[in-house]
Amino acid sequence: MLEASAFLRAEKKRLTPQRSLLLGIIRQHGHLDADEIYRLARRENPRLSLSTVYRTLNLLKELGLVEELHLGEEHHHYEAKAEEHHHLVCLSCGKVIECRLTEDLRELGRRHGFTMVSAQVELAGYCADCRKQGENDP
Amino acid sequence: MLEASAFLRAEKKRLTPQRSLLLGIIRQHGHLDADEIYRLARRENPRLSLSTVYRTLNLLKELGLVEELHLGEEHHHYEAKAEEHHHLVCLSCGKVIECRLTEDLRELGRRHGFTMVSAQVELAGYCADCRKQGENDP
DNA sequence: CCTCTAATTGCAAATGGTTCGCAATAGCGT
DNA sequence: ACGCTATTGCGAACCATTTGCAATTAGAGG
Ligand SMILES: [Mn+2]
Ligand SMILES: [Mn+2]
Ligand SMILES: [Zn+2]
Ligand SMILES: [Zn+2]
Repeated sequence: MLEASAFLRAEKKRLTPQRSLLLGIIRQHGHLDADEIYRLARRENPRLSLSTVYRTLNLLKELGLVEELHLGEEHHHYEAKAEEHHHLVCLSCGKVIECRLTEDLRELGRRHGFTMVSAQVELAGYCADCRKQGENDP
Repeated sequence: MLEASAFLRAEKKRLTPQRSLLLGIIRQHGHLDADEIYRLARRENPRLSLSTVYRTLNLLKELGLVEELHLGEEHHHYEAKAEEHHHLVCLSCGKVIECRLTEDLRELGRRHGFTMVSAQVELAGYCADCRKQGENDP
């Protein structure tokens, strides 16, 4: 069920039911935090522990299968790693728009003599829908 | 010593020695975290408490005098608010290049139908100096 | 399949950053 | 100077995350 098994075997790691469950959940949702992942996973496996969630998250990060997002909040969010992309967060409805700004950002760095390798970017503002719908906080 | 007193009076807040000490420290250093601020401040006032540091940091944020940075680490960093700017962090020497990308970023948002209000941006990569100095991690 | 062993789990307790309750202290308008 | 109220220092509480440890289990080898 998981090509992840290749990644795991390559490092003497084991493919446990907990790990496939968690990776599955992360892959079918976006921007989950550890606790949301935990709650979703427990519906399948009520004995799962929160430590296992965190340990698995760290493992999947190391394997490059999952990415940790530092959105403005005090805790982290996670998503399955796909193409690099960035986040535009609507201050009114909370929607998170994903878009790929990599090349544009690299160019901005270049203008300052900087060779960008990766970018952590979060724009806060208003989405088109909310902008239409009347005067929100300016 | 502080035009901050105007901001404070305007909200029934008091100008205490702790507050001026802390603001002074934040103003003469860049990117300090709470604990670094605490240690520096204690050299002047050894009885200062860490709670006061955090409370003051929150107050100064509200007053718009200090900005909280969410750099990759697990704790926050703070700096005196000046013009909005962004950070390019060198993976080799750790240097933080500051530059103003606001208008460029706003334009990137606009292309996705988004009205940007503020941006949290951190590019990771290599500064000009380190790039010259030989092959570091690609 | 069965065995063996190292990797993994669940649980509880420890962390590290940040916040809170409270009684004592001290700004500041009068 | 006085008094009211904001602020402080202290300890304990909090929340996200990590860790120690004994019990469980994946999966390599027979
Ligand atoms: Mn969240
Ligand atoms: Mn730091
Ligand atoms: Zn919106
Ligand atoms: Zn450098």
